[in-house]
Parts: sequence; structure tokens; C-alpha cells
Amino acid sequence: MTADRPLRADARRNRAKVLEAAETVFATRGTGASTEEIAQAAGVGIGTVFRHFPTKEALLEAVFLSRLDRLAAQLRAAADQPDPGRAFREQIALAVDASPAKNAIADALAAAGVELDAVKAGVGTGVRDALDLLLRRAQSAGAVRADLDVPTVMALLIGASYGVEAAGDDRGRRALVINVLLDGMSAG
Amino acid sequence: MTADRPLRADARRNRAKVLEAAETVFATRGTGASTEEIAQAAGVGIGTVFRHFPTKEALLEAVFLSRLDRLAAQLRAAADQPDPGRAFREQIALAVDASPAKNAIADALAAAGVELDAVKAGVGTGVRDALDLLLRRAQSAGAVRADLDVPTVMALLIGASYGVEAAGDDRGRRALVINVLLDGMSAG
DNA sequence: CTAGAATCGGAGTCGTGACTCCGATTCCCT
DNA sequence: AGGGAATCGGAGTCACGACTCCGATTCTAG
Repeated sequence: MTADRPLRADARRNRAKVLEAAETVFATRGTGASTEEIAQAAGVGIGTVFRHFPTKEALLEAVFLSRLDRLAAQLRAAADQPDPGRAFREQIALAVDASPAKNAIADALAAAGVELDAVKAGVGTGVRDALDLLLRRAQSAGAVRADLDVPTVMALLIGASYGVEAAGDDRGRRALVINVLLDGMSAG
Repeated sequence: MTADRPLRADARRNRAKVLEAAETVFATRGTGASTEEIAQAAGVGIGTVFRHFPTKEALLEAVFLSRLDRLAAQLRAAADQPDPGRAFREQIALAVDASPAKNAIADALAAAGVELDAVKAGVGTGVRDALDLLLRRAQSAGAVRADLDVPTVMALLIGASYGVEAAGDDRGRRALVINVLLDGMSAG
């Protein structure tokens, strides 16, 4: 219930710098990276990091949500492509390829006891809705199994992300993993 | 190059107790569980834990390898079933259902900078070989896509483990995830 | 049974990293 | 420009957890 007065210009700028730095640092050094490391990467003092994100957990959550936001936007943008089946396939492949870092963050949050469902219920709704639209259209077009629902597709996406990660650097193997997934999801 | 003299009887017993305790504690509390917690669960002093496993990392590795060992044994046991396709399917489903804990351990090891490939090269070979046999037989029988190889199947297995985990407690949803995977892996 | 070696237990050390505090600095309204 | 409020920086605090050390205990060879 804080009366969200607008932040001072420099404060807003710093907040953004921290968030961005945190994203890259978490992605490269892993979620175990120290807050100090992030502060340095952002060119900011530790105190500043903690003022904007009172907890490391809060910082992780913010980074996670920002990623979900971008994903949702991307999914929405694909919703009006002409070929629903193709749109679905493309977005799945894109989402999977882009998500290795999200996984680690999600794990860290879960390990910290954060209710991921609650988090997702907030901004994650955007992802859910966008995915819902893509999925329905693809199913109506007969391109995707009818027995799949959004939560299951999300579970598959998460799994595929890890699978791709486990496939290592081999481009062909990564593609094969995604291919298997898409085949499994397709109708018939 | 230590001259591995056989351990004293009580020492061997304690080692086993610690390993077992570590496995359950890591599974329930996560890999972040403190060494003290494990010592307590094993009914043993911290010193004892560190004598047998000089590092927390070493302990994680030992637990991981013991799991891989069991998995390999299970896979080998399934290698002479009459229907190769069915054997493959069943084992995949079993392996996936049993592995959520392994994932977390593997992640922790990776985060600690352990070369997972090196680890797998040691005992993991058992898994690789057993899986290789199952896979070849299933492919020869025309039950599984010919373009899959063992590393890819392992990546898929890892991914599926996470996918199942993400599917939550819903029994049907978990089954659906595995079903999609198996469909994707099947021939034609 | 007994000596001596191997093992155990757990208090204490040490390093690390999250988080706090307050003087210094920067911003923005008039 | 000027002053007061909002922010910043980063040294310092504190808790926690991995790992060490050594007297006490338990095993086993003879």
C-alpha cells in the first residue's frame, strides 16, 4: 500500500541499470552471483541495489518477470500470422531456444521457497493468455493434438528448455530435440 | 594414488549411512541443505561426513553417481524383454518419473563447475551403454525414429524429467507430457 | 584381553555474502 | 541560484555454512 510516488529521474535510471546488469550477470555467472558483482556490473553501489530490490530474491523475481513479459509480448506478436500451425511451431522453437537462463532463475526462486504459481499468476498471465490463443488456433487448424492444454504446453516448454540445454552446443542435436517435441505435439 | 586399504567395519557402515542420508536430504531439502543437516540425518558427527567426503561437492557427486548406477542396473535388466519397443517406452517412462531429484543434483554440480561429462564418463558409461542397447533394439524393431542417438535421448530424458516436474502433481498431466515425448520419439 | 591404530564427534575457525546505516552527493522545485 | 528532500556509495555488521583439529572412543590384530 505504498503511495508509489514517481521515482526521481536518476533513481529510475539506476533501477533499470541494475535490472539489466542482473539479467546478464545471472545469465553468465549463474544465480549464485553475489549482489556485489551485480552492483559493479551496473556501475552502482551495493546500497543502491538493495534500495531498489530489498532482497536478492526480489531481484531474481524482477528479472524473471521481465523475461516473462518479453516472452508474452513476443507470443502476442505472433498471434496473427496466417498459418496457425506454423506460428505455433515457430514460437515454441523460439521460446525454447531463448529460455535456458529463465530455468536457472526459476529454480533459484523455487529453492528460495517462492510460490512460482503466485508469481506467474501476476505477470505470467500474459504468457498464459498469449499461449492460449496460439494453441487454440493451432488446434482448430488441426495442426496440434487436441488433448493439450496450456499448462501442459508450458510444462513441455520448460522441459524442452532443459533438454536443449542438455543437448549442449551441437546445433543439430538441439534442433533434433525440438523436432521430437514438435512431432510429439502435432496431431495424428 | 592412495593405497585404498579396506575401511574398518564401522567406517564402512557410517559411509553408507551418510550417503543414504545425503540422498534423502538432498531430495527433500534441496541441494542447498547444509552438511550439518545431513550429519544429523545420518546420526553422525560433521567430522565424519567430511572424513568420508572431503567436500560437499564430493558428496553431491557420490550421491549422483550412486543414482546413475541404479539407473544403469535398471536399464540393463530391461534389455532382454521380448518387445523392444515396449521395453524402451517403459524404461523411458520409468527413468523420467524417477529422476526429478537427479536434476537438482546435476544442476548443483554444474553450478559448482564440475565437469559433468567427466563424471558421466566414469560410471555414467553404464547408463550410456545400457541405453544404447535398448535404443538400438527399439530402432531395429522399427519402433523408434532412426535419427535418434544416445546423447540426444539422454538430453530428451533430462528435459522430460523437468517437464514432468513442471507438470506438478496432476497425474494425468504428467502422463500426457511423457506421452508427447514418446510420440515424438516413435517412428513415422 | 590389550595396545595401538583407525575413527568419531562436535566445538571452533574462517570466508563469504546478504543486508544496514549514515555522511556525501544529486536532483528538482521555486 | 538555493535549499531541502531524495538518492547514492560502500564500509561495516551479522548470520550461516563449509571445513579443521584434536581429545575421546571404538575397533582389531596378536
